[in-house]
Amino acid sequence: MPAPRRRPAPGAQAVTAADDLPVARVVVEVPVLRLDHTYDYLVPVSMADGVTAGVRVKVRFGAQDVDGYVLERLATSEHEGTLRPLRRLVSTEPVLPNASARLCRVVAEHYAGSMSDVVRLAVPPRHARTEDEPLAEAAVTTGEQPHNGSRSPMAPDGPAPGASAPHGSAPTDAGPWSGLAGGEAFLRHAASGAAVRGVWTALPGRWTAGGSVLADDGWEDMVARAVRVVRDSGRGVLVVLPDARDVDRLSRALDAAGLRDATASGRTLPDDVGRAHGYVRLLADDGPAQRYRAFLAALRGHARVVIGTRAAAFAPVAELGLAVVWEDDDPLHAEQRAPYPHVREVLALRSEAEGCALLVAGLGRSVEAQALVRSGWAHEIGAARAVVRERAPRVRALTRVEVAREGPAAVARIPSAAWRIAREGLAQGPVLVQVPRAGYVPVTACGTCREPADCPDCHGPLGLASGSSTPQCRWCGRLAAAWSCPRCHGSTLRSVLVGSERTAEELGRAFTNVPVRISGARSAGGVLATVSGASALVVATPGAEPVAAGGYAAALLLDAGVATAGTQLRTRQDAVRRWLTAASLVRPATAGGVVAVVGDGDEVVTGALVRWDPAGLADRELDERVELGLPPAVRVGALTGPRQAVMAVLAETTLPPGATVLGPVPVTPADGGAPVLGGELGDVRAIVRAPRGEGRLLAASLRAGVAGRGARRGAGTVRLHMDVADLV
DNA sequence: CTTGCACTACTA
DNA sequence: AGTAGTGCAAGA
Repeated sequence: MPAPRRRPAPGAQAVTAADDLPVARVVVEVPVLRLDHTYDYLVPVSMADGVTAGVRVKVRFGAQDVDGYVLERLATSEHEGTLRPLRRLVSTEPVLPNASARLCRVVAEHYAGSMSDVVRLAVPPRHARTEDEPLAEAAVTTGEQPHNGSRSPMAPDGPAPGASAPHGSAPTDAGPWSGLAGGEAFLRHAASGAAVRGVWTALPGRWTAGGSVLADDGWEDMVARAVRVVRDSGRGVLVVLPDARDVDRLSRALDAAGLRDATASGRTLPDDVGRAHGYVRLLADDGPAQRYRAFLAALRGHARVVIGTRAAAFAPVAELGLAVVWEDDDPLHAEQRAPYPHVREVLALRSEAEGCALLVAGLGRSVEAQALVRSGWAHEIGAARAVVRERAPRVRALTRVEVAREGPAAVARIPSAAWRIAREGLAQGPVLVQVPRAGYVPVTACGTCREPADCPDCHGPLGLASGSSTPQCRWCGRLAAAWSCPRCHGSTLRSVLVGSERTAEELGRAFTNVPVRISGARSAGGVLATVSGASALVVATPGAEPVAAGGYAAALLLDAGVATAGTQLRTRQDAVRRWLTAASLVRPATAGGVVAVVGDGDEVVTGALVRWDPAGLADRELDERVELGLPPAVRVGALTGPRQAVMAVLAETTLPPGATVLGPVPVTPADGGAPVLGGELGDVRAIVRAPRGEGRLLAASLRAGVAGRGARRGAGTVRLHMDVADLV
């Protein structure tokens, strides 16, 4: 093979390569799938010492300068042509160490994306000044205030963190974990460095009727305890939570457990203090400097515990012993940028790649977590039924049937039973009122019984284009002319549009002597983190429920019909998770805590809450998914782009055995309505699904199919999204 | 025989 | 993606 002709790059002067390991293997930041491999460059002598695995560099790629990361130094290259020199060493900080690079590669393969896309998610933008910042003086940090709103610190239990022997000699004090089936064993194995995997369903906090705390075993105390145990064994810990409020809540528990925020107040704790007591908070909504500072503190090992929101799933943690995802069902754990990785999957891959323990935790149970349990990949950790019953509030369903017994009063949106619960609760403390987010939920449902309508063929949701009377499946495009409801055999469909506002005003008028507080992203006061234990009505949208000191005396979950309506794959899980989040802030039944579900909600979801049995619901959902061939029982890939291009990819892709193609269907409504799913006008989407066992093969073949089709054909680009959450 | 721009090939 | 190199059509 003749060596390719190469012109001297303009302005390129000859450079002498380093004597030792003159070749750098580089992953370049180019967003093109077909260019997603490593490239070899020469290390100039001037950079001989600074170029190590993980550093950022600038390289000449084609006719442009691009950013890249060095993966390794080599003595020789397998590339046959001439190598070009590295252009610039951006920084000697190894921001993509080997373990991170391996994780990025594995995640890219899992999601059929490019490594460079994943690296972009994993490494925060550089903030040069932060790199040279000196560490804080030890004296400066002593007596520093822990996180705002911290409750009184619990008595320090066990040896001071890190003060004891570095490796595992401290006895494992599992604390409240001992009360859970499988809890103590999980922590013990995790602390001994085993790659155990657990799925844990947390209980609500323990409060008395008077609103005092009986024990520090709310979920944040439990997680803090797990952090302490594994950290005291000498290993690192990573906890990923949905949003900043949850991170704050865990921060307070960590502070109470004797740990310290290593980068609070814009300075990094000295190494010895940080290593022993420090944790680092990695939050997407922090500024670039603070984000990079926290990242560096983790990277440099100044703190061995990292907590944060979804990008933290990639954080470098040396000797990672335990990775935790809290509320893995929360949509915030799904990254919105290509290749759309999910925190739970990233941590699961990490558990396999780095051999660390994994804890998938939440108040509820995701279908995906249930699948991990069912397959035997993870162990179930949870309290006995008797304990659950003792800790959960009493849940009453005020459905239409229930309310009908009241007679004419049932016409009101809030039945008298709910008013009574609120009034009685207010005598004991704060009462939470959860209202579905303002706005409209478009749903196509049976005109008679309101059951959401789905495709007789593939069980996709049925859409009804305006002006058309024939429903069409939004997955496979089939016209369901002779649709009839599988439940009540009705044959009419209707678009359900429900509004949900006014509630706060209504309640405020009814209880004039009680303060009404409102918490919500769009409300004037924003989202409240906490409220006091004083009697008050607290109206909140899902996800914005403040924690009440001493727990709520009661909660009303309004408009259950709206909360559980929807055609999306996840609504039942979403609904029960939103309800559990609210209900878990209420005092236990034994302390008089009551939750009322108001309205005609899905009976399955309502039942799961009444019995406080999220695992049962997840198990049932999983059965259904298996039967219908939906994720996580199968793996799916969505191909979106111009029809011609999507068809070309499908034609040129060798799909694994057992794979089936649904669609393609237009991604924009036929009536010219607003484009959905970020698709361009006229784009189509095809879904390819394959049995879980063929998942790797499916990802690999789709990736090859999308990459192999050159841009040369000009039919447009096809976007690939594995395991889409919204199959709608 | 020039100039302008669409088309495509390539990136170490 | 982004760019340089190639080929063909209109202009002088």
